[in-house]
Amino acid sequence: MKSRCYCITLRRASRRLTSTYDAALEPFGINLAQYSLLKTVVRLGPVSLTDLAHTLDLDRSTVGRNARVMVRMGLIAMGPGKDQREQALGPTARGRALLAEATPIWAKVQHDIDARLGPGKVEQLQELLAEL
Amino acid sequence: MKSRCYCITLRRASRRLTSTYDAALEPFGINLAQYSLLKTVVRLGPVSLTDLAHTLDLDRSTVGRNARVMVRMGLIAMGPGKDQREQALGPTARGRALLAEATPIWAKVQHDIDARLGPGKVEQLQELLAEL
DNA sequence: TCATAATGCGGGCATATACCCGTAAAGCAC
DNA sequence: GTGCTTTACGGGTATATGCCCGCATTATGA
Repeated sequence: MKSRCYCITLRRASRRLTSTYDAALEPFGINLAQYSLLKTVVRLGPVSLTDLAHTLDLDRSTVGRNARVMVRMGLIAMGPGKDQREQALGPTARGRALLAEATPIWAKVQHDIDARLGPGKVEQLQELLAEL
Repeated sequence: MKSRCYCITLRRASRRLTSTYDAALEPFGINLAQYSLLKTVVRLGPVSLTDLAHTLDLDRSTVGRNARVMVRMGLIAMGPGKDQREQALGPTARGRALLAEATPIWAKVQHDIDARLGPGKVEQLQELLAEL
C-alpha cells in the first residue's frame, strides 16, 4: 500500500485521476487523452504532428497514432501542411461540437476536485508537480 | 504548455518522473515499474497475481503480463500456489541480487527529489496526491 | 450431493507511450 | 547546383494499462 516511492505514488494518482476523467467523458465516446488532444487541436488550428507533440509534451509517434484513432472517429482531419512532408491536423465540425459538449463535464470534474481538495490546494499541487 | 487540466498536469509529471527513474535504473536493465514489481514480490514472498495486483493497485492482467516479462528476464519465478488455480510468484536469486544492487540508486533518486523540493514538500505532495 | 456462485488466470482487444530506423522532403553550404 | 544536414513522418517493437470473456477450480448453500 504505502509504497514510499514518490514515483509509484505519482503514477498511481495519475492512473486513478485519469480513470475519473475517463469515466466522466465516457458518454461522449472519448477518454481524457483524446479530450486533451482534441482541445489542443481546436486551439492550435491547423497544426503539425511535431508541434502538437511539443505542445502536449508527448512523443511525436504517440501523437501521430492517437490522432489517427481520432481521425477514424471523425473528430479530427489530416490535411496537407505547409510542406510536402508536413501533415496539418485540424478538428472536424463533429470534433468541435463534441468538444463543446464535453467541456462542461470536464469543467465539472475539475470543479469537484477543487471542492474536494479545498481552496489553494490545487495550486499547491500544481506547483509541486511543476518542480518535479 | 499550461494545460489547466489537473489530470493532464498530473499525467505529464508522472511521465517525466517515471523517465527520470527509468534512466537511473537503466544500467540494471529494468525500469521503474519492474523495480516496483520486483520489490513487492520480494517483500510479499510467494504471492498470487491477484494479491500482487491488489497491493500494487493495478489490474490483475497487467501484473500478470508484466510479471511474465520478468520471468523471461530470470528475475521472478512462477510456481504452484495454494490452489490448482493459483500461481505463486517469488523472486529468483538473481532477482534478489538485482534488487539489492538497484535499491541504492533508487534511493539516490528519491533523495535528489527531496533535496530539489526542499524539506516537507514531498510529504505535502504525497498528502495532496492521496486526497485525489 | 449437486447446482450455483465466487475465485484465479489467460487471452483478446484497445489505448497510451516511447525509442529507433528508414524514407522523403526541405534547407544550407560551397 | 550538388551534397550533407535537418526536419517531418510512418512503421516496427516493446512496455504499461484496463476491460471483458471464457475456462478451470474451489467454495457454498439448499
